[in-house]
Amino acid sequence: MDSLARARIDEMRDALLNQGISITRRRDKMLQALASNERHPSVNELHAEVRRWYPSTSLATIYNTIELLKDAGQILELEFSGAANRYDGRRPQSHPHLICLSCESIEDMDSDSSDEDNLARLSEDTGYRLVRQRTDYYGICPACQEQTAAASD
Amino acid sequence: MDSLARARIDEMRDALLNQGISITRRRDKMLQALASNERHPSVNELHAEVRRWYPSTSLATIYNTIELLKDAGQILELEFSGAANRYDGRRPQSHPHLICLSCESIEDMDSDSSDEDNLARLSEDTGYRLVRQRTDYYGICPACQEQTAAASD
DNA sequence: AGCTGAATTTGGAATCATTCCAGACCTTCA
DNA sequence: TGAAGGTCTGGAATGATTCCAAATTCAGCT
Repeated sequence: MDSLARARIDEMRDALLNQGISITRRRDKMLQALASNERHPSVNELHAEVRRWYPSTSLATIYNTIELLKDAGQILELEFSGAANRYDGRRPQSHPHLICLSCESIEDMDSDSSDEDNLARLSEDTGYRLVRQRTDYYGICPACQEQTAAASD
Repeated sequence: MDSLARARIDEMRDALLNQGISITRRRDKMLQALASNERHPSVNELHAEVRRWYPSTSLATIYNTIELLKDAGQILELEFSGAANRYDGRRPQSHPHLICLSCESIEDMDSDSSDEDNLARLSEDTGYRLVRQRTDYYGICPACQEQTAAASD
């Protein structure tokens, strides 16, 4: 487990405790899964992971814990209509992603300008009270491009 | 009907015809609805509109026509997981939106930098073959802010 | 006008992610 | 040991979207 993961687990734990929410064993496993998984897991992937330790865990518990983390501002939810939502527990602040339309991989991007400043400035400009933003780029990742090239030989 | 709407109807019509897709009466009404509706309608709203003229129109036809327009690059789909998708037929190129979390209104924003250039540059940088982007800002719109303020008097 | 094949449309069933809920299960503390 | 409160389960409910077979419409032709 990398140091970011360790730091994030502590942050998430503290954030929940601050709201009077206890860290049960299942919740703890889920924090670990979220903090260490860089692939932006879906609910099913998280469910499978927690089940490795607590096989009786139900899907509802996963959804429930995600709700708690969203309310605590400790998780980023990437919504999709045709497919399952994906979650980023490693960087809960708004930031851009690269999304592959072929293999559905999701990668973090660095953002040049701070998204926080961005929101503040745009709130001024627009009169909206902005709380988050979503910036994602859709395309074909390098690996999938190679596969297509190879297949057409 | 404004001039943008008229222009868009022609563009969408031509794009479909170019792909050998005929403009039936229902499809024509749907193009009109898309071109003149600035609220980023949902499938249900479009369905209701087309039904005013052709009451037997089924939901499947609306979904089907949206699919055709997506393939022709003539419509922008804003995906949501909890609620119905919303559509922008007036500006089919990627551009940012302001989304109100309270009343679910969606407004177009001007983007300072051309999103086309943006995609080209980022394709270079990342190795992805990028085809579109999504940039949306979530918050509370001015109207909803006022309502909240009034309610708490 | 009638015929034919192809495209379009209908309506209902199927799918699937997510939400809801009542009952079962823990944990803590007296 | 028992009561209270939060937590968890499993299954049902919801709702958007997709799928599909049958019905309808349409264009081109005679």
